[in-house]
Amino acid sequence: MARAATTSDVFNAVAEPRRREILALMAAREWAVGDVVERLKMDQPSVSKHLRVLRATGLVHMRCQGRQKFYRTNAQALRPLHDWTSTFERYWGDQLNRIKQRAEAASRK
Amino acid sequence: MARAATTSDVFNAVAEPRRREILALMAAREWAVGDVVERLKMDQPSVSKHLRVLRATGLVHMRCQGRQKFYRTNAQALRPLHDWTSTFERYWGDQLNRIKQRAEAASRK
DNA sequence: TTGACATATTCTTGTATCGGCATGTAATGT
DNA sequence: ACATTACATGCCGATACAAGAATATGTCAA
Repeated sequence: MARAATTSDVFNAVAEPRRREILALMAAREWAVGDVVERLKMDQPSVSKHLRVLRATGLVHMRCQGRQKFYRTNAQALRPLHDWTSTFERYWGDQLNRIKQRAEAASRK
Repeated sequence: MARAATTSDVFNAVAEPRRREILALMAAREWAVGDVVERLKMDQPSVSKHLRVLRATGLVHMRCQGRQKFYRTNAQALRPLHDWTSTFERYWGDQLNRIKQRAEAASRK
């Protein structure tokens, strides 16, 4: 078996840096494809193909208007990623956690 | 250009489901390779190869002891992922955010 | 209808993967 | 010294990828 498809899940879709750029750009408001091309200085087919992947994984929504298509990031689709990383929060010892853990250790004595 | 190397960054390393399983397993304490093999029911070479990728991206630490090697998740390395997803938090309209945004809209009037 | 514009798809090419199997290497035990 | 244990690495085949160039689809305007 080869590497999983980029469309298989959010983790794979987001592995591509260009796609992360696109998602960041389209988070606040919707963008027409051509404007994304100009803003990110990518080739138009490249943008379209990345958007296809993002759409397949539910990471963006699309709206047709005349000959333009407006895309917008669907931030909700990123929650699985956020939630997964959050399960490690208690292990990356920031100050709050260190305090918590010290308290736990003290209470065990 | 093909897809970025799995060792190029955390996003690519974590795109593989098996590697996420391994990271989750080794978050709380260190594990010898053989124990991971038994626990996750994967082939030993497969585990070794995944660990190689995880080590290259700093996602795990290793400690040698005799003929065993103990691996442990380095949760800190997951922070970039967490931080990136967090930038979208204000867009996944949960109730708190909706209230915030309504307040902002009101103050703009 | 014809042409211009906006976006999508197809094809090619080089590259990187993942699993499975076999083998290599290093440390321990007898 | 030899066998065994614990991992790592190398090779194979199948698959999927991303960029680039060319082409196709779809929409509006004159």
